Parts: sequence; structure tokens; C-alpha cells
Amino acid sequence: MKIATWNVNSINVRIPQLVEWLLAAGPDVVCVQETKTIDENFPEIVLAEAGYQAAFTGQKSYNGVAILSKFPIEDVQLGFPGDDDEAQKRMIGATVNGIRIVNTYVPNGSELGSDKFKFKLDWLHRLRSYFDETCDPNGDVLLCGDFNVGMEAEDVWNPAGYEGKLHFSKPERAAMHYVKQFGLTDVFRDLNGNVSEFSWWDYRAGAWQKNHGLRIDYIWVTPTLAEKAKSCVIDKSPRYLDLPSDHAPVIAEFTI
DNA sequence: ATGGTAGATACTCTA
Repeated sequence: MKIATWNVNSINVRIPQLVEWLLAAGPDVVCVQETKTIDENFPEIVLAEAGYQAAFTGQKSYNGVAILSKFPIEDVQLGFPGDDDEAQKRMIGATVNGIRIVNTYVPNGSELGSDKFKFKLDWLHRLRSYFDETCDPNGDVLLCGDFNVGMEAEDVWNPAGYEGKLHFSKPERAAMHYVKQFGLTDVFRDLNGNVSEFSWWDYRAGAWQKNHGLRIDYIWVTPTLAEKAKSCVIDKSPRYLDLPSDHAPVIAEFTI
């Protein structure tokens, strides 16, 4: 079973690339972030024609997450329990083939010390609470998405320059580590050692051409699922296309 | 060098 995560930066702009990638890569499940559309405009029919059913929760202009799957999508959770209609649409959970999947678009944080930065840290604590309240660390649980945090030096093209900066600051890494301490392990890092590969390159300043990237898109799993992990790769191929997303998909394969 | 580009919306905000 192949499970992928991809921040597409507008699903309606990216739908041709997304469908082409689904047919080429053949993932069983894809967790999508930054759909940037209301549910009425989600391209559900096009995806169904490509063989994927979808669960999604979006809003106008910003955020929005979805789970696409070849298999039935069960027990869907849209946002955190208790979220009202105004809450930012950044989390969707569902069960596929017995695996509990939580797909997140972690807040960017804007700049250290800002209200948005505090929102990011608070949001990550809510995410950990959600795991504590609803997930079993001894079961097959998968957390993935755009975490907007690089966890280790190898995840950042210029770790010295990023020290104390957004995406790599101590409070962000600590908050994300707290989520990980639920009992999750980074599939990419476990299987590939301390390589330095990235999943996101800023559109600006020629970051892609210079490989000035960050690995901020992750697939984290509980130990029972980690034992079944065969491979985890970052597929850079869509990043070479014209009008790409700024993120590349990450895909993990499990013997399940 | 505090820029650069992309997307959605409506002439700016977010990333």
C-alpha cells in the first residue's frame, strides 16, 4: 500500500498535474494540503474518474485539506473536535484499510513572536491532544502533511542560516517534537539515513534552481506501521513542470 | 540585498 502527502498549492490549478501524477505514481492514498477552495468547487468528479474517492474540507482562498483514496474512506474527521465553522481548515482524519490517517496543514507562523506564530504553536499542541484523545500508539496510525517545520539540520539547505528562523526555530521544533513523542517515527529518515533531501523550495529567488529547499513534508507512523514500511521517497518530478506547486510529493510504501 | 514569485480575491493578503 502506497500512501503519499502533497501540498498542491490550489487543487483547481494543479488538478491536471495531480491526475497525471496519480496515474504515473499510482498511490493508494494521497493526503493533499492547500486545496484553497470551498467544498462546492472541489474537483471530486475528475478525481473519481481517475479512480480516487475523496474526503475534503476547504475554505475560500486559504488552507484546505483532502484525503484521496482508491479504497473506502471511513470514520472521517473534519477539523478538530469542537472546531466551529470559522476554524481554519487544516486537518482531516480518516481510516483506510485499517490505518488511521491524520492529514495536516500546519500553520506557517509568519514570523517569530507574532500572533500567527503563537497560533502555530498552539495548533500543534491541539494536534498532540487530538492524538492523545483519539489514537492508539499501539495501533497503525499515520500522521502526514505539510508540517512547516524542519526537524533536523539535514532537513534544511542552510542550517546555520536558518538557526532561530521561521521553519527551524527551537519553539517550532520543540512543538513538533512534542507531537512526535506521542509515539511516531519519521519513515523517510528511518529508511534513508541522514541524507539531505528537500520537499519544498520557495518560488522566489531561484530557490529551486539552487536547491535551496527544506524538508517540511513528512510521513510519521507508529511502530507497528514502521515495521511494515518498505520505502519512502520524495518525488521531485512534478517540481520540474511548468507552473508547479512549490512542494514535491512524498510517498511511502507499506507491506499492507 | 528585507528582495524575489505564485495563488485567490478584488485592488491586498498569505505563503
